[in-house]
Amino acid sequence: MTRLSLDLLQQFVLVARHGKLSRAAEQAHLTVSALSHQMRQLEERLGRRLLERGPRGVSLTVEGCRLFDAVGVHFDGIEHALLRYREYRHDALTLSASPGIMSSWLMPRLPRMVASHPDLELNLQSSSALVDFEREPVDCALRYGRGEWPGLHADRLFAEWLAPVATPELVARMGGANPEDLSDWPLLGDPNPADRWRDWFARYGGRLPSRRVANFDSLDAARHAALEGLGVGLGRMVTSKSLIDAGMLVVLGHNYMPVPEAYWLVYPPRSQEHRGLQAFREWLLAEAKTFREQMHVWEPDAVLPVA
Amino acid sequence: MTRLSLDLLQQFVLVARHGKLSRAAEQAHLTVSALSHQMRQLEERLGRRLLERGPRGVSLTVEGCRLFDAVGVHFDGIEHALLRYREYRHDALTLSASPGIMSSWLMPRLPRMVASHPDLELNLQSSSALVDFEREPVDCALRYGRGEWPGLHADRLFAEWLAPVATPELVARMGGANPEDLSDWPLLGDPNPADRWRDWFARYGGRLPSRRVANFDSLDAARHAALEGLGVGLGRMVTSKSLIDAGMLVVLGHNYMPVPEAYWLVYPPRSQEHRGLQAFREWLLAEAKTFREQMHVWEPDAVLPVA
DNA sequence: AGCCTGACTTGAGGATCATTCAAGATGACG
DNA sequence: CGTCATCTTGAATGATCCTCAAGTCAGGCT
Repeated sequence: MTRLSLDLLQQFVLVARHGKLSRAAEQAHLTVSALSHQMRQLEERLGRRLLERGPRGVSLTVEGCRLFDAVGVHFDGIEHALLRYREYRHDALTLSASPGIMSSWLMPRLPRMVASHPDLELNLQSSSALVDFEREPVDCALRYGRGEWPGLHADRLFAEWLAPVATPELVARMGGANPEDLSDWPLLGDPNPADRWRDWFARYGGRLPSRRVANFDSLDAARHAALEGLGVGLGRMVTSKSLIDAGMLVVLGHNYMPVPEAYWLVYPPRSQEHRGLQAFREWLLAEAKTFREQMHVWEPDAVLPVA
Repeated sequence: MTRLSLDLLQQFVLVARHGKLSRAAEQAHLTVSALSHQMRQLEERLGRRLLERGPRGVSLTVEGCRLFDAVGVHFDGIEHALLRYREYRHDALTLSASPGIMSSWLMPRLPRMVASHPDLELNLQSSSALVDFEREPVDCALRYGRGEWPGLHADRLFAEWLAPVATPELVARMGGANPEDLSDWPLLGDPNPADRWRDWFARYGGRLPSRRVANFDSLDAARHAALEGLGVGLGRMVTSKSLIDAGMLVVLGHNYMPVPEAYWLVYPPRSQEHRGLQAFREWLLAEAKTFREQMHVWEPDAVLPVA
């Protein structure tokens, strides 16, 4: 009888952690189909049912919990031990960011980064989930939030302003409705736990509708729904700017609300001596400074250029 | 960058434990070449030298020690956790034994075992190394020794007698030398740390030669050398009987020396409820009892049948 | 009740990879 | 100097893993 593949077991641990094959597959850089095959093979190999499959993801059976409890901590230990073997390449940097900030802000600037640092190899990982720096071989990440992540270094890049956005088609569908009074518009839920719609209506007036067309667990999902014309989203200007410039979204009114959240470059202590990160960080902070100088258009009473 | 294969890392841990690619390959059921390729690939993958190769096996570099220290205990934990998944098949038994006892005593009797237990599937592993029941998916083993293995159950099977054995060719080469006085014969070293030659000469007389033709670290290796006609070995009668009966070895003289070592069936507590082992054990103990009744031929002053 | 969506399943095929084989190198030992 | 044990390395082959495509199923919404 051949020995059980620990690669297979490691995938099981990944699935157990995520609770969804789709999420685990994303992190493992595989298709859901591949992971599904692997989980089935592992169960047959061990002669036990480890996962309960459902339309909302997977959960562990009693046997699955038992196995996960027995081996999960060991995989953590191994992954932790292996992290130090990633840092030998100072000329390669692995960065994680959400799809929104990745495509709308970082990607368009990368040609300049490549031009100024031709020897630095970037590995970009696009994910809505926060990086677990204890387990994942990632050097740094772009994050949106308040910058308070224990154990991590955080460099503030730039702030964010929120404003209602919708597709031109939705605006047309609403006929002559007043774009500065959103009381009767269909609103998409704001993923921020604090529900920034409350703040927005409190600041700019109007009656906050009691229900939303739909709710989301990530900004990227919410933006996607707004692009589908499902309703009015409370758009983040930084990540929506390119969509607005392209005419795919329009801002309703001129009420840009600042929020305590901002964009940050974050990295763990183990990345501190990474020379590639040091070079990237200098470049990124310079780009962010330039970007901040252009952001005044969202400040209150700003003079807007007429186009 | 794809994730490092933990199967590869596990092989490294195996190599580190054994100190020899050849031994680790044996346990991993691979060729030495396969393992050599894997170790080289791991070193390239991590960008570090982990092993120092030599004609006497491998040793860990400083980096290798560091890696082994960091991950070895976790692989132990995973292997330990996985042990319980082997016991679900009560109708399959994995048994380990040295090649000597395996081929000379157990194999010839297996047809009777299969006849009386047709539903029991035996997985036989032949190895000179003692099984590590904490790590290896083995249910039980046949062992030669004093039966004092902490934490293991040991059922005594039968005793052992030692007598000088040599090939007919060597005997012919020695001309008319007295086979009952081995003072001038070329002796092969006895692997037993107590060096049973000392006991033998003390008991049966003669001058113990001060040097040996060769020395060995296992009984199987010593028997192999005796079969090559290298010298006179202190043969274990149980495992050499079939070779003697076949005329490949002859006993010099009639001095069969009993020893405190015996043959045992050993198994860990986790195998106690294994119903396949219970059945196999009953059968084995009965076969051993029958065998003991035939062993009197090696007792002192036994009447030997003339053939 | 019907439809849509997200999540997972399954069989087949192709590409990749892991293992073996064969020939070789190297150091220790007699 | 020859032998032996141990490991190395390139090439070839068979096995395996992953993706693709088509499918099922449950939950949510209208």
